[in-house]
Amino acid sequence: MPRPSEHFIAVIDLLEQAPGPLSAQEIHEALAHTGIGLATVYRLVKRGVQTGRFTAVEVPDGPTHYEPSDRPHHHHFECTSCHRIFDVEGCPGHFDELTPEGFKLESHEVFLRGRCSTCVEESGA
Amino acid sequence: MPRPSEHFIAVIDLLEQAPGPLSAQEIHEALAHTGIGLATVYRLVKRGVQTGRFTAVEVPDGPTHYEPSDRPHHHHFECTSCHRIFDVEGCPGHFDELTPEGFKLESHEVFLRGRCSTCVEESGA
DNA sequence: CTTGATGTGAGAACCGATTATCATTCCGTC
DNA sequence: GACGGAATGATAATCGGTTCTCACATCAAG
Repeated sequence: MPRPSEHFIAVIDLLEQAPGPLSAQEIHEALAHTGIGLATVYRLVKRGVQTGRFTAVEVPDGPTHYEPSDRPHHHHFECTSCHRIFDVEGCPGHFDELTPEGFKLESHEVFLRGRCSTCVEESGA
Repeated sequence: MPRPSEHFIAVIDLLEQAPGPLSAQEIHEALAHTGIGLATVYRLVKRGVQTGRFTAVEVPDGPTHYEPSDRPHHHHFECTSCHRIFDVEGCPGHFDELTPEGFKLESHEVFLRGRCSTCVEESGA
């Protein structure tokens, strides 16, 4: 069984390497070989968010995902087949122009949806 | 007590007039004076979605909202204060340019977040 | 080794959203 | 005004996600 803080390091490393934000479930499964419990995963991601190390990504119709906070501004792509979420670089911008009169824009999110490269190939491209 | 299909018409009218998609809870509250039950609201919106009359709008970290299907392409603005959701016209477009190599883009969503005009005024603009 | 503070895994409990159940009400038809 | 099928409201049940509980393991310090 791993030492105390070892779990936390494992979660940090996992999120750093991941191609996009991961849910608690996904983290749990990815680290299953370490014997980490689901409750511990929730404890660690919560701690990570509270200390500013992780950012919580709220996904439409899905559980909260987590990613390292030190990523530059970006958005997300959700595969409709495997339901994994990938980071996408860049941003279309100009959202102020869409904002209705009298409204104050504070932030924005863009969600792309479709097939990731793996699932495109599988389903006979 | 209203006649059978009267409820459905009331929901349709409500969604038509609303400035943005509404949740089942919001519909229930808005039509409280008619005595409609929450279960009936869920039944009617489900029927509306199945028959193509309504579109389900999945909101990050919130319940499903519903809007008439016949609206032109648009996006949404969520007020961080009153949590209501408003339609916003227009679309920044050019999302293919953001899509990673090998990925197949099928759809996109844009969520703006901030203060609606009502809440901007209240909080001493 | 003992102690105490903290971390941990398993599972129970909780929560908001949604669906199922069921007795009742409504409506059109006879 | 009795009958049958569909709609309804209240509430229980369910569901996925998350948090809580608790007995146990771990570690650092004495």
